[in-house]
Amino acid sequence: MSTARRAGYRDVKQTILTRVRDKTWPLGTVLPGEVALAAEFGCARATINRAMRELADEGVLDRKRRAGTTVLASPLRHAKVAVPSVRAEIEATGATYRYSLVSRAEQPAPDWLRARLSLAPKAEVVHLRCMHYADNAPYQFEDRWIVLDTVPTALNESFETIGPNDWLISEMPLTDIELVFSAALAGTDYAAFLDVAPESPVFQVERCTWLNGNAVTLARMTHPGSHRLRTAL
Amino acid sequence: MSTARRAGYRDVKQTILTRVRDKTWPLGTVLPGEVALAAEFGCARATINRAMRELADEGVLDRKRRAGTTVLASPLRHAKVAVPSVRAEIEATGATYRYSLVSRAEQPAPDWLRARLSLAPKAEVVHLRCMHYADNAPYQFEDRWIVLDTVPTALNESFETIGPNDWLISEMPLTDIELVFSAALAGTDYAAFLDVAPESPVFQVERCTWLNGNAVTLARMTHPGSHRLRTAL
DNA sequence: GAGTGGTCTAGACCACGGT
DNA sequence: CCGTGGTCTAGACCACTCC
Repeated sequence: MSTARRAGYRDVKQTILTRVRDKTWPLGTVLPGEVALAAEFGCARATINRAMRELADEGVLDRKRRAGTTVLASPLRHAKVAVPSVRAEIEATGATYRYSLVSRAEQPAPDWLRARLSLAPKAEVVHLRCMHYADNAPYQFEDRWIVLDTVPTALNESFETIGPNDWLISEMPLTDIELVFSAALAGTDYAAFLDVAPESPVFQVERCTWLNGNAVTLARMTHPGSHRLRTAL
Repeated sequence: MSTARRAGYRDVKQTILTRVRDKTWPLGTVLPGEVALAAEFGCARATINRAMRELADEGVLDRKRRAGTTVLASPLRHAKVAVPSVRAEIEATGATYRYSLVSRAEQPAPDWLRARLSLAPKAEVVHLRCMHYADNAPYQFEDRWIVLDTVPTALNESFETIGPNDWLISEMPLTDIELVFSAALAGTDYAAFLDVAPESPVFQVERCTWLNGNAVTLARMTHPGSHRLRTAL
């Protein structure tokens, strides 16, 4: 007798995935409807629904009312990148975290920043420059702009003892995150802070966060070229 | 009377999220059980379940049997990085894609690769070096190793007209992807291929893919320093 | 052992969007 | 229009884990 008692949504997912992979259902195929599959698998429609919905979330299938469920032509895969606070990132490795504020200024948002974050013409920001150390070795130089229209309380914070990242996490909710990765040369600015040669490479991450469509902050984080950023499992 | 007819799982999610953000339920709080919330929201337990399950998937809550649902202490956020084929990536910008094979060799896996991919002692691989162009400008240099134990058919493919990425997508299913981002200097090797100065920075992505725990391939992709990698929405 | 989340069911109504 | 997926319900049983 078969070992399977009854088809659960995991079984259904696996079977569908197999049929997609072995071309039983080639790219672009319109799958049978939920009722038909429920009959085939001998389970409720809700079970089929959950299986197909998750596969759609994972980018394998495309679902449309009336049109039905199709196998996606481009099996677009995604990998997740964790967005932790620098502190957590460093402490997770077992190293000791140290923070240091380099400068703090309140100023009108420069044009490039206004354009980047879609800010109002006369938007004000707090501009911070900070250093993060792991076991006293330079780990990250942070250039950060906080939008005062969205985060007015940033005016009253000196950021001398707490990093803007940790402060924002405890202070502000956020709805969207956008990251941009790139490589650059250290140059004299970063070289001094990161304790590397000016002609050495640096790894940069620009992190932009939003709350319901309003820009909260933009951070440009620069690491020594030896830095590696891995995707989360 | 209220405009809401009844609480849907989206409403429930939103309300829970609000209570977490405004500290009605501070970090670490154990939320009421599903039955209690179902009573409060006047909906079925399944509706509450879906709302909380999705919030757990998004990293806001932590759910454990018997222990209940708690507000996660570290609001770990994630951003998604798309993993397209180079071809799709380039063609999506409207540019013309061109592929060129630089070299192809069948060889025993070098030690570092065996260690990296947990390969058997005498594992054989196909090592490819290729170039990808966007509108005839160098876009990416690709160093790729394909594990023959997992993908034996790679032996019969010359890769002269089709890139390893496109070929693998159509040929092999895969279950896991791991990415590592870093910055480096072009050096003489990459400089020639990417048409940049040897002392200029390059952006590197190492992509490692697996099929049920067996390594399929490792690709080290190098872009000119001007390259930008954005997270998907 | 008992309580919590995990999953399934059978049936229902609704909303969208091709035809 | 009307079929397909989207969502909800009320009830049920199960699995895990803390006490």
